[in-house]
Amino acid sequence: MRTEPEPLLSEKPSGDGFRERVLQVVAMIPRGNVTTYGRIAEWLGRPRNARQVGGALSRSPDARRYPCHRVVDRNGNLSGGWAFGHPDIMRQMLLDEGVSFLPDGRVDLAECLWEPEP
DNA sequence: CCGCTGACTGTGG
DNA sequence: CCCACAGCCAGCG
Repeated sequence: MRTEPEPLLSEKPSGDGFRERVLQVVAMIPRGNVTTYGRIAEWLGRPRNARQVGGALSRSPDARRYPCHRVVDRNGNLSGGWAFGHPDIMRQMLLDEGVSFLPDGRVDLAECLWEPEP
């Protein structure tokens, strides 16, 4: 039998490995909680890179292996919803985990926000 | 090397 | 509260 070749698309340490670190943080988000792009960026020491966090989730082929549906914007909106086919999919995944929503459809951050600790 | 894009955010009206 | 604008900066063609 031969060994299965690793997918060429696997994550490469680019530069300081920003994208990789993003996924590492995402992996830490507890079930039933969410965090924001900005918080992840800040925790990585790059408070101005919230947008790049979104880009990392969007482009990394490995993103599918992480609970990236637990990342929302600063107001609790599911800004990445369409990456799951339809925002309802992402919302349902969160509901299944016990994440609470406000009447207006945003995640209840006061209740479910998780903040990484140094 | 250059210009455009975007799963963001803060500010101001 | 909603909207428009302007910084932000890593990827990608």
